[in-house]
Amino acid sequence: MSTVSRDSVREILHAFLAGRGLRKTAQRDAIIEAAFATNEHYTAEELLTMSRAIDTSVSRATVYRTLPLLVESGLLRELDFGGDTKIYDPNFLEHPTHNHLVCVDCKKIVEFEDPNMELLENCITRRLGFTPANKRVTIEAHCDEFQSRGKCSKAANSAR
Amino acid sequence: MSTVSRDSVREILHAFLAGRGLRKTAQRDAIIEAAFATNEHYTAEELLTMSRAIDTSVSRATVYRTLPLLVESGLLRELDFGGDTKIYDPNFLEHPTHNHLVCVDCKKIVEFEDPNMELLENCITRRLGFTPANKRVTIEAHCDEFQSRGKCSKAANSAR
DNA sequence: ATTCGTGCAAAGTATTTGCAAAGTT
DNA sequence: AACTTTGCAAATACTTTGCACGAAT
Repeated sequence: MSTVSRDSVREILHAFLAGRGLRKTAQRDAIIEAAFATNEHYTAEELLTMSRAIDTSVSRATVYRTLPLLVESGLLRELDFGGDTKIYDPNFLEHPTHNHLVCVDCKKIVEFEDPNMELLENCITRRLGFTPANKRVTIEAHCDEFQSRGKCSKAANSAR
Repeated sequence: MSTVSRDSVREILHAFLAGRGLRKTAQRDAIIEAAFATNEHYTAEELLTMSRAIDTSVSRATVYRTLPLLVESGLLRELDFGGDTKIYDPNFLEHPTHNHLVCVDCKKIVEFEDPNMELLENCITRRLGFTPANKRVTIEAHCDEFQSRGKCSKAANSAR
């Protein structure tokens, strides 16, 4: 489903693990498998469910312990839209600079990429005497469809 | 200390409370007083401490119950830089469109404003079929000073 | 008088951690 | 054999909530 194959994801992670003297385990593989089987965002709990569908032996603790590894290796991005739970975005390998728009009305999350934004952020950062590392833009907005019809045709994304 | 006086802040909040049939209380006033006595960011717990310096009777629960009111009334902005605790920014009245740069090395938070950013965000939002509501840009970056000297002269901001 | 707000302490909830057993290299 | 990883359940830590009393309108 993704242009970056799951195999290459696994290779990247294995390289990352190896470089840190960490080990390859069945549970971690199941979690990776689950984490990149979708383009949707998900919570830790949802990832646990998805991982268990692949390997019943995956525990909540392991998911919570593996998520930071995936984030540090750059495969997964942690997002925080203000809810109680962090949500994870598996689409950064394909679209490393994408940002998010969250519909205030229907909670739908729209991903977008914009080179001008990218450029502008870099300029601002340098002007302030810094070197860019991570940039996050989150736009909350009302969808016009909701405004006129009182309802969105787009289903709300499950990710809180 | 701020160009927007604390009195006008109190007026805005009282209007907000009145419009909702909510009451004016000594504790809420103390919390407001504390909340806008500084331009620094703070956590709920820090606001509790500051409020108690003004009125000993302020309880933690009241702070936690008042914060959402301040946020909804538009006086205060809730920020989330990924830590465990939310942090609050009292500078949005004076600079409604400002954004944040967080130094990865020294944790310092730099506020910045940029009209081009503002413009670009609006364009992108409209192009996607939405009407802008809230926009947040967070840039994580390395400060050049840290890079060259291994240390920042700027003290790390206390806000996590 | 009525309704709202408060403090306290208990509850809630996402996440983290200690430990002994099991797995990996 | 040495060291990492796991699952379980207990522990954390921030925030929320129930309740009875007190305060504001």
